[in-house]
Amino acid sequence: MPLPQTEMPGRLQAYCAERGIRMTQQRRAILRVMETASKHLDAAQLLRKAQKLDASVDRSTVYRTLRLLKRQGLIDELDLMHIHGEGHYYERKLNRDHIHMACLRCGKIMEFVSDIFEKLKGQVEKDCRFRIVVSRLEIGGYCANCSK
Amino acid sequence: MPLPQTEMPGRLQAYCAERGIRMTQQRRAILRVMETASKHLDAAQLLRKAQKLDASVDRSTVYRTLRLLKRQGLIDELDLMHIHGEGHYYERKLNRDHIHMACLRCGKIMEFVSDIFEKLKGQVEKDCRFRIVVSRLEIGGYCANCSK
DNA sequence: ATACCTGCAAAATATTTGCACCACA
DNA sequence: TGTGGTGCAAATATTTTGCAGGTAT
Repeated sequence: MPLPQTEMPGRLQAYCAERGIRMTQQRRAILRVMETASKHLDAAQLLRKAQKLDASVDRSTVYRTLRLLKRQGLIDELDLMHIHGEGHYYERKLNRDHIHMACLRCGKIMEFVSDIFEKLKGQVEKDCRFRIVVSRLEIGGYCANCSK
Repeated sequence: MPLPQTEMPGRLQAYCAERGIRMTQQRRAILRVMETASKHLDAAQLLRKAQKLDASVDRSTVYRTLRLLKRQGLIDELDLMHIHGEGHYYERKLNRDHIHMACLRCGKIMEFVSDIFEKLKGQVEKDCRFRIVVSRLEIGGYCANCSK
């Protein structure tokens, strides 16, 4: 049976509570957006959505919270091949790492879970004696539709 | 026998010539730096080194040339887990893709070539019917020394 | 109570663009 | 000779920081 690819809303806040991280009105709004977002928000989108929940949220609080969540290993930072601009995209870390594919023609972002990817990480840990904390595989190319 | 991991200097210029790309004094300097660099230069370092060969090289020409080389698939763009700042790093594309590992403690960058990586890319192309143009696997964690 | 967070404004960093001029092919 | 490249300066985009005051625990 495949592992679930999402967790219940509230889980990010629960993690923060477990780790003794102070919860504020603004962080609650930002975490809620991260939890319910379909996918891949950049800082500006995250700010806009969080402000709908709490109008007082400031851009710097968004960046400070993103840094916090990154340090805690609760979110991943992506480039998505910089298909739209130079910024970063964020998504909450789920049970299994996945690969991101970005179509250079239509801009679609796809995800893919692979046992081979897990095996590759195992090889790096073993052969290089490297303890992996975070990994990111991003692929640019042409999706099935755009290759036709 | 392992494939060579470097190519002779001049190769980048040769590629550009083959493709009918106009060669200028400034581009020559920039390509030369890319060719002879040990590894992983960011735009500012590339500018500084190129200016030693041709003092007239401007920052915007560096960025314009990087964009050109990226589009031509002659260089790869890396984040190296943003160990130093938010910019990008560049390296010329070699015969085989390799994985980059960045030690979050000492900052060392390591590279690793793996057949499993090749196999993984093959799987993506086949299972997702995705035609890969560029791929980037970056790993953050702790190197053998810093894990001790 | 107090350590930690926040908004605001400004700074820092990174990259791109408009334009007049210049140089490669 | 003409297309495309260049430097320069200014604009844009993205992220960070100092500070005075506010809030969660």
